[in-house]
Order: sequence, then structure tokens, then C-alpha cells
Amino acid sequence: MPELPEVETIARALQYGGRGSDSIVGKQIRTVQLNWERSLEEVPPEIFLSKILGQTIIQVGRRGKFLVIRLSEDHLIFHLRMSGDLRVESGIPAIGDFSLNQNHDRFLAIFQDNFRLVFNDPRKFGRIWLVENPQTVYKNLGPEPLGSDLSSETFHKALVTHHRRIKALLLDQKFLAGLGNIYTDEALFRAGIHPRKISNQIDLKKAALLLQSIRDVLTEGILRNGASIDWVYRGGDFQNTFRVYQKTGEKCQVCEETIQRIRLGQRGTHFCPNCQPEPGD
DNA sequence: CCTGAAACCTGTCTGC
DNA sequence: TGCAGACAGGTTTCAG
Repeated sequence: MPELPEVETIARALQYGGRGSDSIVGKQIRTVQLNWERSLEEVPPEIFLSKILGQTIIQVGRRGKFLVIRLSEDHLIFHLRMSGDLRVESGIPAIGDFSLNQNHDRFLAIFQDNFRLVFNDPRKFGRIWLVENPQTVYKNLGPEPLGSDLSSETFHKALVTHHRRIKALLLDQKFLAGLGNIYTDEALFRAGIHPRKISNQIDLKKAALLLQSIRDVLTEGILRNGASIDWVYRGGDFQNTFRVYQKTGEKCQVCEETIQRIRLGQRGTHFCPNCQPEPGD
């Protein structure tokens, strides 16, 4: 699930309410339950538990794919990786609601009246931090793609300082924060750039188009509350607007060429051979 | 600096 | 039906 738009959607729901639940802002953590210790990054479980109790939720936000919860003393940070999700429950879960699957709940922060925040993560790849300074967690992250301070010129300069296949570079969180496999494929398609194009072969005009394409797919993803691909993430419908991702063998909506799938850096990669010509052509 | 492979995990789907 | 194998939205580490 979780690329930038999905994390943003969850963060907004926790901050303002939505996705069928209330805001967690202002709630005080009374109890916690940790079912899988390795979800915790670095901090020993005992210290984590003793530090977090009694703290109040101040604000929920996002940096790259990190979901950041500012507490009264510290920052509680989640990275959902491949299968993580956060949900809010109040009172007793409705009987028969299959969306409230308890199977893979790894961590629960419980507030007053059994109102709680639940971290569910089937594949156990997700991670949780509790730190005073959030910068220590994402100090290596690249710029926010939607940030107004990122100009086409800056983006282009960054592209040409590397000699890497553009898909791999866009997936690199140190280069740009927030893109994953879906939004990268979709952005490259819209920009008409082959995923194997070498980054320093991209001129300023094409770089500007790529940045705009990235912003378009991310903005559209956020507007649609993210993309729901499997049972993990619910609510979003950006998947209905995919043009290449998981469209292998289907006709390109622009030129009717057949969408292809290749493997690039261990990731399934989808593109239109006609709209995104092979580098060197 | 760059690439590929492996590792961390569980669930789902495909094909024999 | 059963079962092996491939595959999955991410990231880190290591070898070449």
C-alpha cells in the first residue's frame, strides 16, 4: 500500500478524522500493547513502554513515507513498509466487520474509554520509532516532491549529478521522498520517459515535465485517498486510474501499443514501449 | 558510484 | 484438492 498518497491519507484521517474514525489529536495514551517487539526500531521495549505512557497526541503529519505523530514529549513515527496500516477503533469493534481483522495487530496505543490506535502489519516489515527529534529518523530523506521549494532547475541538477536508471533513482528515498513502485511507473508514463533512461541524459525540459508528472500523480492519488490494491488498504480508488501499473498486455490508452512489464532492480516495471521509447532512440 | 541479490515476513494466486 | 513456486505497495546490507 503505502506510498506518499496513502500515508498522507492515513495521516489526515488521524489528524482530522475520516476513514470512518475520529481524530486522535488530544488523546492521552493510557496503555499500550506490543505484540511484536521487532516492530520497534532501536529503542528497547521497556524504555519505549515507560516513555510513551501518559503522553498526549499533539499533531499527526507525514514526511516522505514516514507517518509522524507528535506527542507531548516525543515523536512516535511509523513506517508502514509493504503491508502496514493504522486504524482507529472506538469501543467494541462491530461484530462481523471483516475490515477489523485482528490477526496481525502488532501495536496498540489505547486512550480513554478503549478508544485506540492500532498498527496492523501482516508481513512485519513496518517499523516504529519513539524519538525526541524526528530528524534522527529521516535525516537521509530527499526533498518532498510536492514541496514548493523544489524547482525544475533544482530537480534537473539533481538528476544530472547521478548516472542511474531513472526508475531506480526515483525510488531512492535519499533522492526524492515518497515515491514507490506504483507512482513511479505512472509518473514515468505520463512524462514519456523509459524507466531505463539514464538520469543525466534527461534535459531540463524533460526534467520539468517529469517533476510535473510526479506532482500530478501524487496529487491525484491524494485526492482519491490513495490506491487500494489488496486487502491491506481500503478506501482509496486511485487504482482505477492506473495507465500502466498492472496493465501488462493491455492496450495503451494513448497509442494502443501493448503495455509491457520488465524487471528492473528487482521491481516489476510497467511501461508503454511507444510512449516511452527505449533510450538511444 | 552503480547494480543485483539476498534478507526481513506472510498471504495470495497460478500452474501442474 | 494439494502443493510448490512466484509474486507483492519497501528498505537495508553486502558483494562485485
